[in-house]
Amino acid sequence: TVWDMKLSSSSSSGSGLNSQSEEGEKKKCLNSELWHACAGPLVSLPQIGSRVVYFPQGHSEQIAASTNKEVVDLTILSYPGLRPQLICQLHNVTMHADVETDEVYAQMTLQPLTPQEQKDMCPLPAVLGNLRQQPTNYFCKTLTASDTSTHGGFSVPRRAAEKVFPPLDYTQSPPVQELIAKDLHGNEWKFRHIFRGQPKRHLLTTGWSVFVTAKKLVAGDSIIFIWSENNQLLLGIRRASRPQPVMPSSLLSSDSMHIGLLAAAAHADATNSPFTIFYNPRASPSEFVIPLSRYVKAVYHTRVSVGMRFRMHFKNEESSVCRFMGTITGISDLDPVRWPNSRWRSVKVGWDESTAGGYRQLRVSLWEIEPLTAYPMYTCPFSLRTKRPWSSGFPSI
Amino acid sequence: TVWDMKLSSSSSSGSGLNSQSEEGEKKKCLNSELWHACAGPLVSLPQIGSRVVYFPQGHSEQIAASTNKEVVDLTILSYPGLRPQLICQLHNVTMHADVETDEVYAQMTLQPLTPQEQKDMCPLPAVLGNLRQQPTNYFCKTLTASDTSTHGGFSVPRRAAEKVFPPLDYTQSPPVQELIAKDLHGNEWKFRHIFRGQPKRHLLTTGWSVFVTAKKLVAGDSIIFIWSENNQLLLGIRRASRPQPVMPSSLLSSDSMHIGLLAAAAHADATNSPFTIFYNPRASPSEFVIPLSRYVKAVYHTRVSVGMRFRMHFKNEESSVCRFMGTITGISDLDPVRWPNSRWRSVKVGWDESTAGGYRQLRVSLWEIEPLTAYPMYTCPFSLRTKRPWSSGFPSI
DNA sequence: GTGTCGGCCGTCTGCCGACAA
DNA sequence: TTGTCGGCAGACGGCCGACAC
Repeated sequence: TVWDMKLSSSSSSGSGLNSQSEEGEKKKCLNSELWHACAGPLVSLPQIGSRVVYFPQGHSEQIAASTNKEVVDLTILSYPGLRPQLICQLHNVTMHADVETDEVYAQMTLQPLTPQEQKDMCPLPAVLGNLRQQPTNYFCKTLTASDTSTHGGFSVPRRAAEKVFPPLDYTQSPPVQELIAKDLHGNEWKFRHIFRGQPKRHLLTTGWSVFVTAKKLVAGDSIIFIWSENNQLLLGIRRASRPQPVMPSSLLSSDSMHIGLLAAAAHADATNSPFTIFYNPRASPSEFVIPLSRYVKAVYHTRVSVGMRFRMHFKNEESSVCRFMGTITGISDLDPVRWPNSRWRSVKVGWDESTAGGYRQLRVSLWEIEPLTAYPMYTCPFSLRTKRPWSSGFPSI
Repeated sequence: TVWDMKLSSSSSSGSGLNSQSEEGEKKKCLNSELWHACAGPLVSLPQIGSRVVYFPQGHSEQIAASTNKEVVDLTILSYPGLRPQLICQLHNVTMHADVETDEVYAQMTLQPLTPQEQKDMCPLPAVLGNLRQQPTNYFCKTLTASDTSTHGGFSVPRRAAEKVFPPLDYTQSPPVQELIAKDLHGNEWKFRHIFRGQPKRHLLTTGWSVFVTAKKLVAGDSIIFIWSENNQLLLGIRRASRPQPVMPSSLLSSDSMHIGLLAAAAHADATNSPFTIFYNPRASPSEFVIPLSRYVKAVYHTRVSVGMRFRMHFKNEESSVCRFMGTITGISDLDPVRWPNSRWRSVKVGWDESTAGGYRQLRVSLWEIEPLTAYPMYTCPFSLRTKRPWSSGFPSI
């Protein structure tokens, strides 16, 4: 059974929240804990007000993955004067969820820095990433056939129920209570929580099936329950169905979408005005807005070369973290013609386990990997030499 | 009860179909009769291979209507070098239907003409529009509360059943048959068609409720049955729910969409290469790809002036045609700054019935109206004078 | 500890003609 | 001619512990 439990005793260090989630703006901004729980452990959003690097190529990959369409006219994939990476001020980040599917996504407002601002950049403060994005008091269960069938309710794992749900009155027989949980949109769902059977177990009965029907859950999807900081029960879902058919997109051709994001970025860069993008962590192959500090550290303060071994984190189907090792097999432009001198996926890699390596990326970006410099370097089976050391010779920012 | 029946005796003049629907291309191209029946009587698609005029402004309006969002950054609504109307060769038109909602839309591939091609244009042949787009042997019924409740089946109007469905064997008691109807996607739906009750009536029983559930039909939506040219029963729906909530659009900001369509059109115009657009007849306020012949006739061969009376066709909620009369109150650019010399909605109008006039357009395009020159001109209550006669002084095409 | 099943109600689905608009 | 209703029978939803993995 797939698990994903954090049972650390609610380390509620209190006021460390960002101002966003404390405000509780009308409907605009939903619960940050829940959003991050649904997004998965590896997803982190950059801090509001910080500086970030935006990659049009990565953004384009998200469009391509969402529309399941290749770009027909390749000439539109480049855009006159648009650089492959834009250093931006991150003005705003808001978390959202699709009304239909509950899929989480983020909206970001970016403003490209003026050349002067880029020059004035002092050595970056070592901004540490958003802490405590993943909630501590939650559980995530992958739904079984019995959970989703119409025949019965939801079987709650014992430790999960005891940790996340309010305690039952065990003097009753059977012990019962009503649970009210809020989803990402703030809608409330009522469940009858009962402790019964032989052997005894926790079950959600009345109210469960309407929830399953409403959210169109099937066996294999996951449900998340969170006991939030302000003592509310929250609830989210992660759908298993990776092969989402196809975005209908009866609105705009995928070519126009690609050209649209490029033109919007180019327009914003030319006028130093803000622009808006959507980041969909479950659909996008890689993050395409990353903290400037992370970029600088990876690109300018890390020495990598062909043959070097590295480690990289992944989230698997159930959004659990797993680690893979590999070897750098090359460093070059992903698309030398349209995006020369781009850092996006500039590292070609080979993975240790060839079994699962098939569907993993053959190219990664520098900031995604952890070079293993502390360890003695293996004798690289490919025995490649450094053809093109990229450690210098690039325009300084 | 709202009706929309064509009971003219199946004037199957035979081979007049365009090649598209006769081929029956795999899944790409769906039934033309059904598509047009769902789109409604006023929607006509330009002929493949013909010349058309494309209006970026109108396309932009469709995006705005679909996303329910105003354009935030107005500077992007203009695009350097993009003219307000592009004369194009229409390479392809394919009819589609949204997989989720069955909403019909069309995909068009347009190629802007080169300046040379525009010069070489000889006097246009009087291309008459697509004939027989609306099927002759169909009926459309707005669903009642009883039709959509779980309590019973679908009550088929008598004349409709006798005209469109295969004849029952009235020697049985009760007369029953199984109907199989194909929807826009080619999916088959089975219904038990029975003639019973006191007084006798036609009903669809078994199979009806699963259809209602699957298509999420509610009272007020309409269903269309067609007996097609090739003796198949086809079925389509028109949803009543005008106020569709909001396109989630977690993919691209609406600003990027606007810029995308403009950039795509500008790119295609600059390179004389084809580009692709989607036309959604139920969502778009007006057609933004119109036959060149219609444009030329309206703009160059029709004399209009302020104070002139005209007639215009509309489709109401149920896609029936209705006519309204009005008076031209002005002729001017809709957006003189960003789209100077545009013919898009260049005519300001006042409607005769002020009651329903509130939600009708205050501006229309020349080709949408029928000037009433044959009739004696009314004394215009606004008593406006022609401030800016637009009958000449424009660049010839 | 928990996934699945048989058993057992109760509710709802869905087919029928009656009746009235 | 057709929209809605009461009546009725059967299907399915949904709560229970048994049992096995």
